Amino acid sequence: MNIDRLGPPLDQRADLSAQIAASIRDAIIIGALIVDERLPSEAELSLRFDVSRATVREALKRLAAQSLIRTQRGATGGAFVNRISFEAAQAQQITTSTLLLSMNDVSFETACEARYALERACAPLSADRRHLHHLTVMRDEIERQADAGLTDEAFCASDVAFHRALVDGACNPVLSYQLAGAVEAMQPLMNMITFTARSRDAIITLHRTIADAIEAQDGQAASAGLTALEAETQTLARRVFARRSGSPTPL
Amino acid sequence: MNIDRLGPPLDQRADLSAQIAASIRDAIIIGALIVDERLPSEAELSLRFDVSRATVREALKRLAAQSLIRTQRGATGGAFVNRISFEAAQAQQITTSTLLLSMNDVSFETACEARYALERACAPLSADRRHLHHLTVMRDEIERQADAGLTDEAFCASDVAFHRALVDGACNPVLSYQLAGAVEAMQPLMNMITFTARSRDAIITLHRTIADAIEAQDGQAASAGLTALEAETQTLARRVFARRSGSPTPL
DNA sequence: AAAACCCTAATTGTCTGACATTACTTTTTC
DNA sequence: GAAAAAGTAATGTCAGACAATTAGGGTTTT
Repeated sequence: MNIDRLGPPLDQRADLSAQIAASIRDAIIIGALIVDERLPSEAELSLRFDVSRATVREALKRLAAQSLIRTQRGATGGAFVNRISFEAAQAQQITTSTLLLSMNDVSFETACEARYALERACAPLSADRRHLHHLTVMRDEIERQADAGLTDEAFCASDVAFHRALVDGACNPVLSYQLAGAVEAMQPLMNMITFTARSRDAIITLHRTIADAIEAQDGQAASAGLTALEAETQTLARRVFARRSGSPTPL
Repeated sequence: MNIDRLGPPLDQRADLSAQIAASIRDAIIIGALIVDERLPSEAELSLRFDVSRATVREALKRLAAQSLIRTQRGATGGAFVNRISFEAAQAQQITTSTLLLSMNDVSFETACEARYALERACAPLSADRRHLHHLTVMRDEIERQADAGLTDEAFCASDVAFHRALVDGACNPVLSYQLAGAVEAMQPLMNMITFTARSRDAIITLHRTIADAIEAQDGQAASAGLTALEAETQTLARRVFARRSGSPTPL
């Protein structure tokens, strides 16, 4: 790797690892370092940047945390530019989205609205293109949700699985990736809700409506089902939160 | 901080920094460490986890790379749990999305479809709630786009600004955050397109249609405009990539 | 009494040198 | 020729040191 491809010289004697990480990150983003290319060894980078190996390592760990590089030990090892997979990107996005919601006092209403708006965007595509296994997953999850012995957490998890199958039915990996954050990040908020047998029934009925619409390739009906489900969820949440603020409730 | 809040003991003598980072990350996610809480000092963490300070530092740098913590020097300094801001989350999401698209041979068609599907999801909300300044930005950007002296890059940048104003009009920060990745990550792909005066005119006309619909609070018309704009963009891209067909087109 | 100054302690940031571990390559041995 | 052994280069970890920064307390000065 050419030294010219590693950005401007480092001026300040502080935050060196951040500067070095930014330098390498930029090189990756602009394409000066291509996928699977091996970076210089830590020893060589420490010479190039004129810092200690410890500092270089801190910079590399920053990049590794963002899945930008991977490292391998051994004689032919080193740090390699990572091809960011949809899976890794999704995992990061879910973590970030979840923390964002939990730390910023985002109302249930706002998050829920965003989620269903985005899902409605997928519905027509999913109705068009869904494969058999998407329908199968949706049906299976509905089946599971009907089990009265399910805990609220398990019910929510199944709900997420149902909706992910709906989104994946659009057969657009970019869409699936973007939606993963919105859908999964809602789960902790949904877990705050106690689902009565009655509200579960309402949700399951709407899930059936949506699955039927997707199977019948009726995107408009699927969207309508999602709208109804959003309304149901919002009502449910309002009731739960109202009850909690009215009387001191144990967790 | 209680040692019990830092996860299971570390077994393997490799990837220690990753394990420690995961341990602390989990503590933050489940809420055992709250925003602005100070982590134990590096020296104390190295005792708790029974590793060297260098290893602890590598773990902390991983967390810092994800904006999960910030550090401060000095007597009362240390590492503090960061409140993830929408801005920081957006920046990360844009970086990840951009790299994801450039590294994974995602077709222009797929990315474009995802983007416009998501934008259509925002259109009805934006039509309902947009404020004056959203409309102003949209109009201003359309004005700018009409300047024939604009480079293709500047035209694309203005296009992004227009669409972000449209999305922000929905007044839902979660939606804005999710969409930022989809819209901005497209920019490098859009930059591969040469915009003739004629194609610019077509785009600007559609932008006007959309802005008019948003101003008139007609969500359906705005959606229709977006659909037309998507078709126009796809046609444009197909033409450009077909002309370049000498070599198999990446992206 | 208030302000300016200095000193100290705590903490992160960096450096150095060493050893352990890993995995590929080369050489040796059978 | 195949298996075993040695060599080698890289990351992973450790220990100890010093520099830089910052808050707080104590002292002196005004």
